Amino acid sequence: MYRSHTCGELTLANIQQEVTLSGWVQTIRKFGSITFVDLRDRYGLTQLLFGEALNEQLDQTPLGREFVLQVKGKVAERSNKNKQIPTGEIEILVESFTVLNKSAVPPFTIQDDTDGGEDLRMKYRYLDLRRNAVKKNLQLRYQVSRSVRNYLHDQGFMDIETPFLIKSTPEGARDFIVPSRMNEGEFYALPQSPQTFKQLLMISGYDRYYQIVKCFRDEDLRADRQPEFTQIDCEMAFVEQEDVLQMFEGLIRKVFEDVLAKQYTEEIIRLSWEEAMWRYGNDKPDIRFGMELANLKFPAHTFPTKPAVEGIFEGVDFKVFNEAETVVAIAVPGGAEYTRKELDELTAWVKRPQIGMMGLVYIKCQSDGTYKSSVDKFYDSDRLSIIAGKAGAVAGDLVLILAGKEERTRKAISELRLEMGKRLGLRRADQYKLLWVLDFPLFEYAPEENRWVAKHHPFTSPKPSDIERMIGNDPKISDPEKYLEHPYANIKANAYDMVLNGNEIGGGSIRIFQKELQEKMFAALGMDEKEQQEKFGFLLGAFQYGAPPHGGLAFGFDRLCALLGGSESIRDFIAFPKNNSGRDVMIDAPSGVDQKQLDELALKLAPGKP
RNA sequence: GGAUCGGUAGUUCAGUUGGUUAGAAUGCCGCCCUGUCACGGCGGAGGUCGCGAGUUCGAGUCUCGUCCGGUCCGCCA
Repeated sequence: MYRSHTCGELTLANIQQEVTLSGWVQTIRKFGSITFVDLRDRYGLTQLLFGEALNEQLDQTPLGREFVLQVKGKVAERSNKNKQIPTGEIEILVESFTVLNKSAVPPFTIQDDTDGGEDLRMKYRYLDLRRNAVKKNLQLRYQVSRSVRNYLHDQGFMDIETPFLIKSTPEGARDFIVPSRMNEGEFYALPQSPQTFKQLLMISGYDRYYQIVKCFRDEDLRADRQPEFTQIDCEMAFVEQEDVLQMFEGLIRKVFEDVLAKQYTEEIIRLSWEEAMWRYGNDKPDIRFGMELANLKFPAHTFPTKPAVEGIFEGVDFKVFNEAETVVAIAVPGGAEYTRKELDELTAWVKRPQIGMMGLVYIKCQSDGTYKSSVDKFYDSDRLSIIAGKAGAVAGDLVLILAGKEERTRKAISELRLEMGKRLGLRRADQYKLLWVLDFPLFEYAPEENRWVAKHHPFTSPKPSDIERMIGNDPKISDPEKYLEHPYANIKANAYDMVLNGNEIGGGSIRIFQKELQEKMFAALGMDEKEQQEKFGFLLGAFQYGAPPHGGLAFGFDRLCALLGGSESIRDFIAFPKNNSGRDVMIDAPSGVDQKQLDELALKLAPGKP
């Protein structure tokens, strides 16, 4: 028997008991004839006391950090207690010990405040995983997973596995491909998501399906993106959008309760995509704080339901605003005190290539009711007052205005809003604000190919009221200049995203379940009949045999865990993550393969490649 | 594909205008210490300044190239 107890469970209640513990040496503190050792395992830390009698054995078999140690001894009350840890009131008076395994000196300290950098810790991930900070994250991940499974099980969902070796499909992200030895010259693809399989399960009658499942996308990475990541993938038959929204509001509330021990009782508000873009410039707005956009000028076709703002800039010869497609502002609370230097810094911030603005216009709404602005030689006090008023600024606030092409400017003001929110401490990590974003456009225009691409994916159904427009019109874009006037430009999707604190944590749609509509969709994406049959014949075929109406969604599991854990980085919540270049630096993958393996697969590397 | 920041001791970092023997903290090793828990004290070892070229009397420092890593844009739901 290696242990009678774990290192996290002994307390004053166990005084005088003979116990056996096994674990890793966290620290050694030596005091001449006595030695303290903190022994660590997954469950906690227990202090061991080696008395004088063991000194000779300690000299013969010295201990070091991360040695695997087994001790037998008696639980005793400490004379000096440590209230920081659960076992801090006791220690083990060691009677005998065995070194079960030695350890090399680890390359970084295995402590909460480790001295190791990210890269090194990735290389020795198995050591990093011993640290509390990482362990806590994996425990949280497990809690989320258990909570999700419990909820979905209670709601009658069935966990059904779907294959990883599937068929490469056009549209969406790049596939990872896997050569087939038995089918020379042919390739499997790893799924970007189990999308078509879950739809087929609906057709098969498994009307509530879920899976916590790996997905693979061969795209460039970011801090919060991995080439393989995990989704909570769900699908339901005989549902409308409202049914899906309610089901998964229930799920997220359950997860909050189980994992954070917090009731999320607030209403989960719903914004249309157009409204989100209008008010926040972003389809995944952070609504923990206000600072909503003031749209001073905008192209009418982008926001067909919004009335034009009349006459703000009329009669003044300020080219920047007059020639801009879009002028949009935010009011920064208390910002009137900003110094010239700080405003210059903000200007430099929006001019960075990643933001790409030409400049930044400001209006200080000073406490004495006057205005000070970078454009006050163009606009008099009355004008400035009107602009500040549109932005909702009061005395003491700072109005920041960006102008330029619609898409870029809206994106920039959204970034600026988030940045100012961050600087003012309005994006509190302990505050959670959920919302749904609905009614996304079904299509986006791809100028390089002069065709439509699906904004969500090609299986997303249009809003019922738009089906006729989709069926009844030719998707072909005859004049690329006027793609916005094409009937397809305004078709809305029956799609929804769940957003938490400015992050898309889940998204889905009501699917197309009629063969004709699906064919029309594929055609709109530029697939001829032959290609449709080749790529999606199985799905079109299945639609012929009684496909029920269905829809669903998928949550980004890694990101959800990271947000609930109050972290920016999903890597912290994955046991063995990959770095920015998609490498596993621990096992050093990917790597080359033997010529023999290539031969078996009938593969030949392009000349010049390693 | 692009922008940008970084690479100096096992580790995290500092290193001035180009100047003599490249520092600190921590870790490691040795000695001392009976109540520590970030133990303490004394001593010691530890460096191809990512790599390659160039400028210079002289390069960690300047230039060019290259490799690796971080962050972001494009891309990606």
